[in-house]
Amino acid sequence: MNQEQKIFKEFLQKKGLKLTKPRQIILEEVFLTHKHFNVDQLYDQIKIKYSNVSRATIYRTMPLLIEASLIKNALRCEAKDHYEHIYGHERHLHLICNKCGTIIEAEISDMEQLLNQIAETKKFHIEDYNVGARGVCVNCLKDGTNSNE
Amino acid sequence: MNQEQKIFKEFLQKKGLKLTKPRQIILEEVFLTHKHFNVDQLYDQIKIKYSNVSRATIYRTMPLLIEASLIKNALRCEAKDHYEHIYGHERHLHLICNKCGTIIEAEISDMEQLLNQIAETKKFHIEDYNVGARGVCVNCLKDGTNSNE
DNA sequence: GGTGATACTGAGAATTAGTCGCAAAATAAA
DNA sequence: TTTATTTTGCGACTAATTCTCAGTATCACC
Repeated sequence: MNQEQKIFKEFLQKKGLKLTKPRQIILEEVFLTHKHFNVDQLYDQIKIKYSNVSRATIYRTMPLLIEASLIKNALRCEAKDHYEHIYGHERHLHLICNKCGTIIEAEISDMEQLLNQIAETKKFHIEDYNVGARGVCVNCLKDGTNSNE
Repeated sequence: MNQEQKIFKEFLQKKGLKLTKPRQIILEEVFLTHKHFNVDQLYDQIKIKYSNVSRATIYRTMPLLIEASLIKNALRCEAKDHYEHIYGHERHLHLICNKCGTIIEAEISDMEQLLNQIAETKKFHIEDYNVGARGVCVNCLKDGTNSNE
């Protein structure tokens, strides 16, 4: 059992919940890819490999993974929530291209200190944060064509 | 006619559109409050004061106001998009309390330079950005009670 | 290995923010 | 006023997410 599984199992046990097969499958699949994902993509991936885990179960598992600090709700794109794992990963910034929809990730580096400084002035305790920017990516800047529309 | 109206009217004219009464009402109401809002709240406010502007019209007007750089889609809370006006306002950071749902605004100060530096390394051109943090606000930190649940 | 209490699941119904189509109404120019 | 065009409100629609519920798995305890 790997680290994520341990963490998740402990978390569940503390809440009197169980690490069932569907939950294991979801967890495994979530940590298999290193990019953000939405429930639909996850559902499709799982459907290919394993028998079936219903969408409802996936939707129900996301908040658990979030509460266990394994993943976070990172951004919203095309009217869908997108998640990404936190565990074992640096936080990063999302640059979303308004033309082609590409999502570029960039390091956040000093952002965190800055945010904490700001929060301190409001006596706010930050647990999680998101930084997202929208604009135009290199490709779209270059050729001016909209690869999307 | 105030500045916002001028800007909006010019913007609309450039696109061959008109500053109609519903659009005026929406614009006015949007700039009346200095906090973020969602379509529902806007709809309710308008319904109290004026006869009626349909939800559809409000939904249709938001993208126009955004394109005119008068407002922006600032954050998502309780599964709803929230907007805020940009015109005449500094950009700011949103601190959303996970316990009571309060949204605190804070100055962003040096954030913008930092973001642009980062974007540059990816040759990305930023048009808009959002910074949001979640955590616990002073009040909830203090008394430990959930003023929300 | 049964048994009972409880948690979990899948399927599909329900909900809800947001969009769309359309016929009627407003607009603005001629 | 006429005409061409844009808008509007209404209600139907879409799609993501949540909920319900009846059946199933799990696990502690016998």
